[in-house]
Amino acid sequence: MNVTPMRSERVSLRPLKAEGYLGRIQRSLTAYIEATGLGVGDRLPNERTLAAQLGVSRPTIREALQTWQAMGLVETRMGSGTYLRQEIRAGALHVPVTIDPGREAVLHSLELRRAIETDAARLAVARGSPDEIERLRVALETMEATYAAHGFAIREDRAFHEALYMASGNPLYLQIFRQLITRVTEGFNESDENPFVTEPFADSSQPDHRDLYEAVAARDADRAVAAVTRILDFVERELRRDV
Amino acid sequence: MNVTPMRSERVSLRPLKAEGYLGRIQRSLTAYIEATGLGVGDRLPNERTLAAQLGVSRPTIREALQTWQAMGLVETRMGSGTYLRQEIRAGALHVPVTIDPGREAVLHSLELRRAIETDAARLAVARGSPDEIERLRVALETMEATYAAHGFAIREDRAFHEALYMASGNPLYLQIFRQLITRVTEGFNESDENPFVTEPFADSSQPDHRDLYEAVAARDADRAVAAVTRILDFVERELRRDV
DNA sequence: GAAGATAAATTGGTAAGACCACTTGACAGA
DNA sequence: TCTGTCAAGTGGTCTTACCAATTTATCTTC
Repeated sequence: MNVTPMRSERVSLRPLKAEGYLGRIQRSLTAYIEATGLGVGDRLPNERTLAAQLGVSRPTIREALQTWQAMGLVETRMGSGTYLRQEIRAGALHVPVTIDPGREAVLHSLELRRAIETDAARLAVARGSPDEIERLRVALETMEATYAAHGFAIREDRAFHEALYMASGNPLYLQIFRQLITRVTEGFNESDENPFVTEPFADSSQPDHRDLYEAVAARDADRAVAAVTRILDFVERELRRDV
Repeated sequence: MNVTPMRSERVSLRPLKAEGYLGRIQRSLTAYIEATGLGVGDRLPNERTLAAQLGVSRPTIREALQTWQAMGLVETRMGSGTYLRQEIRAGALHVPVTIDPGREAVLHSLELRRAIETDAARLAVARGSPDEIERLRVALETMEATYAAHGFAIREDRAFHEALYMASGNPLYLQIFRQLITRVTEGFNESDENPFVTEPFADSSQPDHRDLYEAVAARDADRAVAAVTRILDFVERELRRDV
């Protein structure tokens, strides 16, 4: 029989995480980055300098930076330096998600995108600020102009969808779109095989994008969701065509 | 003027990723783990052994393991060893997602959970195999039995929802639930402040769980979605009560 | 003989210094 | 003005050593 009082299963002590230097280094680095106002794309001081200033050895610094690199926060380029890839904020939580890449993963990520992007459209309609909707409009017109000029506008299309996610007010959606969906879709065959980066063909979903913007601006949730659905139907057709 | 033909912007060469030792080490380790059949919880050979067998130095091995640790694949315990925390598969893609913890993040993660769990319920209805639905039933009854015996069944509740995600056939949903939502909800205040891990109180959503199972078994999508919605309404009330 | 304290072996954590490979930008030469 | 070369800067790796935490074995003590 178990004589331990039941309550002990409901309230337990959390083990103190025996934080070594790594955690402290990362906090110091975070503070340094926030203090100096380093932004995305900027270069960090070199490893030797960091090691000297923090009073630790270079391997230790390297392990801390290695951790950040694994999280996608920084990017190291040999012979050049270490660069910020994301905004570093104190207390941010970095969670790894594991994916088995392949054709199915691309379709699964599209399923996920449907789920969150339709919800993002609903939320943007419900609580998107005028400022955010204005940014959505700018993104739309930038995309349309680029498409008219060049016949494609991949980057601008992505920016438009990101603007929609931002207008939803849920930063998790933006994170998932940027980190997960994008990477699975376009970056799952990294190394060998085809060395080309091919851009998609003509995009017949341009009118749907405008419709999506107008629906959000008019606070029409159903219309916005319908537009998103049409856009993602197009994306799915494209994917099934060449994957 | 830009004399570069437009086509060059549509097809470009991908930069060869200058893979150093780290990538190769991780591939070798992956192969080793798969060959020896090491599973979750098992201990890896110690760093000195790995370094000697792979013919690299210990700091290099440590950086590779550090990367894996940042991704949550392994856990190192000083003086004890390095242990597997997730199954290591060749070619798996590990994507980090950054979150700003806090009260809002918990609510945002619940929003995300609503989006994917309702979709998961729909998918489970549409394509859940008899075997998967049977596992959902087992999880339900285990949860009900535990709840009747102890008055709470946190772990079993989670297992039930995971069974639903598995039945959806989209492994991404399960990943996001396990890695993202769970961690944000229960583990966002890790170090300081309250050292307690408190378990929630009475769960009035038990009948809704049974309804959810029955709806999935009966292939009734609308009813399943409604049950999920009620369950998550309850979760939201709980969250708003004590967060 | 069993339980607890103590010591030794194992293992991850950190340090210091050196050398190699790659990148970059300045400089000299055409 | 352009091009090729070279040197400085920076990340990548190796070697060796020692420290700290854990685990295990041993020994003492009852």
